[in-house]
Amino acid sequence: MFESEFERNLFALRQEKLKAIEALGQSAYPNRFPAEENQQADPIADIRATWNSIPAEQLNELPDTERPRVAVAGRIITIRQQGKAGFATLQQQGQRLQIYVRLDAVGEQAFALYKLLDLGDHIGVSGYLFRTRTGELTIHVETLTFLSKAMLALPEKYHGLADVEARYRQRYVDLFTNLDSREVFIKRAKVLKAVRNFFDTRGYIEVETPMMQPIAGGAAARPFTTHHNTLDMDLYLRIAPELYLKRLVVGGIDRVYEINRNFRNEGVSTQHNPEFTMLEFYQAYANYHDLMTLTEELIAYVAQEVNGTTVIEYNEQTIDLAKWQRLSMIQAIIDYWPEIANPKPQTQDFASKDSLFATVSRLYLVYEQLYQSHDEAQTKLMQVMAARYKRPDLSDYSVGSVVDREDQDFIDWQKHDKEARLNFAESRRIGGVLHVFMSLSEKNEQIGKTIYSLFETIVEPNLFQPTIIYDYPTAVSPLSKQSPENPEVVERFEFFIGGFEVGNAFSELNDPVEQKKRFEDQLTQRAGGDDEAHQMDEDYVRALTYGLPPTGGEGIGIDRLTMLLTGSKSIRDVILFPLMRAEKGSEIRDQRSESDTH
RNA sequence: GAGCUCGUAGCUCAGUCGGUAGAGCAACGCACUUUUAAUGCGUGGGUCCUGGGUUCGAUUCCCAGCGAGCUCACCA
Repeated sequence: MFESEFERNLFALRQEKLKAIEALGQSAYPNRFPAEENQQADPIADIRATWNSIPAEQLNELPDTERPRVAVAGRIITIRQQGKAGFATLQQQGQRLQIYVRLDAVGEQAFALYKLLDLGDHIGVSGYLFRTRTGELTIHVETLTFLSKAMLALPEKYHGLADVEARYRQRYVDLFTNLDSREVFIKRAKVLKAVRNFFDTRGYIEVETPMMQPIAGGAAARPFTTHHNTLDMDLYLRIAPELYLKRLVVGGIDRVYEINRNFRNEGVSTQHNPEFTMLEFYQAYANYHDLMTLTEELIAYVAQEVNGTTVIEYNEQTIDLAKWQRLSMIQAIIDYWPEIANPKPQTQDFASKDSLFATVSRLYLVYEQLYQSHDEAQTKLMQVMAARYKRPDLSDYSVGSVVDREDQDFIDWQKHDKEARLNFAESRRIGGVLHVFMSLSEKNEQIGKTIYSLFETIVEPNLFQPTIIYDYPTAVSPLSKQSPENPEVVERFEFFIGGFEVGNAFSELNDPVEQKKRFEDQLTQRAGGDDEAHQMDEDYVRALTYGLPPTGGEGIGIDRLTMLLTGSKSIRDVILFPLMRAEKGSEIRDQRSESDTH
């Protein structure tokens, strides 16, 4: 329980104070404030809303009988003793209000209690409002009620809790010391509320489908496995609700949505947490074009509800969530084709394997010229960069080693120079092209996969402004309906904001024969070692056989959307309790383990 | 999984070119009846993340481990 002697001593000291408080006739752990069950405490927010605008001369001149009397409960976050009087700041629901306690107003006993209070304690006060000499709205306390004691020391009052790890592990401390952090989660709640309101008013039904599934379907990801004892049955935590929601559309719930957790047994990063919140919705008789419009409306609406504006600042970029562009995947690759690899490819270059190979090779050659360690061009580039950024040592490095050299100097240097950062990103991207090239030439992959890799490499990191990318390759979309004009692409889009993917949508594949075939293809890939390929879901095929109407469906990452709307750079900042490694020395105890050590 | 960086008092952080450490806040004591990062005086508080190595001597240098952050990989 205690990290140190300091904490042990403090705890003992506070226990003594609790006893002293009880000796004053107060309960150490009372169960309500105010004690009278027919009365309610006043929220600080309400008090401020009413009195913030009333000036001191008006408020302080009121006769005693007309003074505004309030009862407030809260946590003490600052306290200033001053002999026979003192101040404290109470915090309640993220709002703060100062109280003023003086001996001649509260009496000996209450003042003795005031002197036993510590930072972090919860108290209740009643009294009247006034403004101090400096104009601060303050409660002139008449009665003081002890509510609960903080037995541990609070973080430093000025800086708050800054240690990132501690903020995640002890979110409760983060929340009451860092009000910015609290604000993020208030906004998250508003996001959920706005999303629900958006769909509810459009006639969608909210549902909850299984989190534990016998077959983990609906996405390509590795699942968590669990086991039901009585049925002696292995189950997976779901990686997506998709196949269940479409069963519901078969069942006649034409407009349906679900907001719930997905679980994917994969790495963690600033954009990934093993459990994350997904919105999925389906609309019968609609296709992906309908969903594009709906998506644009939804995102703008949520932003407006949460922030009061559709404009956000994210990673030093100004983004208007009401202004969208729509590009086909191939057009996006053409548009974002690196300048150094000009001329840009043409649409027909993506049509055949040979022409695609030639196109990627061309990019690769540029990459090679810039990136390979003994190349003249890259040495020259490094010299230019060294001169431009006043880092003579850079000329000693190859592009590759600079890219890998992420020392603090280099990181700072990038932070302060946008152009340098772009060059850095460019060399990274070009590096990625190598992998595209390799996959095309060595693994004899389908064209679609290469196009998709190319897109991810050169386009995706640049998609800061809201962008819908449509017409995905069939090869990477096992659950989407093919385009009637071109069987190589499916009626699918993803949308990107701030440089990452936020949502994914498509016209749902509803041909049971084709679906079965695609599952079988996936099984082949699974047998080939791809443990993220889909498993066969016979019942889902049976559901399709009963007839799924033409349907559009979409998934949106709520955490990522919240990141954008709160300016959070890490997904962990928008998840209350992100997954962390076990704390050292905190092996989990159960009934069978040894007795308490303290 | 890889690289880089970090781990010093409850908190926020200094520092030691190798000789077992400091500040502010918090805590404790005293003073103070309009302060607000209150103030003034005084006191206590440290396995310098853990384990090895080098050394007369390691918190500091080296190696390994643990934890974290960032970047990458993975993740359509």
